[in-house]
Amino acid sequence: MNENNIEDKRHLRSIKTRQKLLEAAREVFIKEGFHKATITQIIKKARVGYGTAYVHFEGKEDFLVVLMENVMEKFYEIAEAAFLPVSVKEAEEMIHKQTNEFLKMAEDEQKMLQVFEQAIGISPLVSEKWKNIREKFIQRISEDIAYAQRNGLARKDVHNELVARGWFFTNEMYLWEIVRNEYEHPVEQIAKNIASIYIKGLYL
Amino acid sequence: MNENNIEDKRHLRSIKTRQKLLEAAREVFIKEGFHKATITQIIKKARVGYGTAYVHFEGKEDFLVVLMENVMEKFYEIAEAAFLPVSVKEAEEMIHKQTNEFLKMAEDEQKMLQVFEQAIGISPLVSEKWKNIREKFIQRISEDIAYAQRNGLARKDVHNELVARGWFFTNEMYLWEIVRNEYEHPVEQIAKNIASIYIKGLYL
DNA sequence: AAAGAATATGACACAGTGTCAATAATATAA
DNA sequence: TTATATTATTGACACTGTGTCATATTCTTT
Repeated sequence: MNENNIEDKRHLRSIKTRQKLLEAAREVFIKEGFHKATITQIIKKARVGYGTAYVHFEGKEDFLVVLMENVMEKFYEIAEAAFLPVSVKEAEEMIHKQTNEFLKMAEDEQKMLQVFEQAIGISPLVSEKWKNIREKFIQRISEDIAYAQRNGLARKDVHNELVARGWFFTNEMYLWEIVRNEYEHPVEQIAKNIASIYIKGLYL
Repeated sequence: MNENNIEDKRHLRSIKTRQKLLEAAREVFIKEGFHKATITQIIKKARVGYGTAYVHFEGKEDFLVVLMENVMEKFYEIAEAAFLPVSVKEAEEMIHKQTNEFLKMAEDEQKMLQVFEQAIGISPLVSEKWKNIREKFIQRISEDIAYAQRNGLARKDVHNELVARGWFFTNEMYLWEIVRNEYEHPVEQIAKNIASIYIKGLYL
């Protein structure tokens, strides 16, 4: 038979095992948090042998990195949304919408993001992942600001990248607050307030 | 002799041991980072027995919490600075100054803050400590905004606490960037840009 | 100097990690 | 079908780190 046959029973079993492990890892991470979660808990839940975990993944970190790929995709989608307003009013709407979507994500993916936040402090690998997301957003926002500046919509006396960074940081920290359940205000209201300051501060 | 005698040799020795442990812990944390640092490394550097560490501290977390007290103090000082401007211009100066001081702290205490950042993800105790600092700042900024709103210096159509939080978040994240050496711009320039947006966005 | 109190110590039990030689399951060739 | 090769799984093992506790040491008091 051909080498990459999907019919290959061995290969199929391997894929299933991997899947079982991933699902178990997800549950254990969410229940225990990244730091307290152990390989033993994961393999027991997946009903496989200890060594098997290390056949499919390099360690605890690797489990999480793979699990996050999914969530990462969603972030990238938001970051990549087109942004070419022709008026301040339009810019306002777009910014408000993007902020809203970004913060909604915190609610949707709360559990996994909780785990992710913990892991950022511990694992350089995970930390790098998050940095990628952040830089993607910041780069995107920087470009948007530069565009608005060129078109006479925004102030030109500020450094676009520095402002973009600052603006994203506000968004990011609110994201973590929501993830931690440390906020008392609806996402909608948060978005409205922070976007309002940003827009009046930057746009003409 | 009286019970709290400073002359008591035992008590003196105990204090010295504790001090040796703290200094050793500081060095080990800075060299290895919080996660990689071990009690064994600390007691070897301090030249005391293993169990001694547990006589004076409850564990790795406790070492760091005590070491941070010092740094925390400095943050509180900045947060507590009086802020009662009579004009927008004056507000501008004050905000700019406070931002600058806050970010300078990142440079001054970079090493310990690096350790602290790691530990925040791992230890609830340390995390709580940082949350205290954050809330102190936010409360203070909220009051400042409310004051400015009452005196007709700032917009009244925004929620003071939500804005304060957002503004502090920008500052905080820049602090961490500086701590991680991930910034290319001088502190002064960062402060100028972010404060500029904030002021134009909020003040009249 | 002997009893008593405070401090320091390291061996021990326990928990988790990552590796690897052995075993089981499946595929291919004879 | 049987023998052989390939791939996947497994858990015992060596290691590293933690926190505890009975014992030893050092100092104080009587």
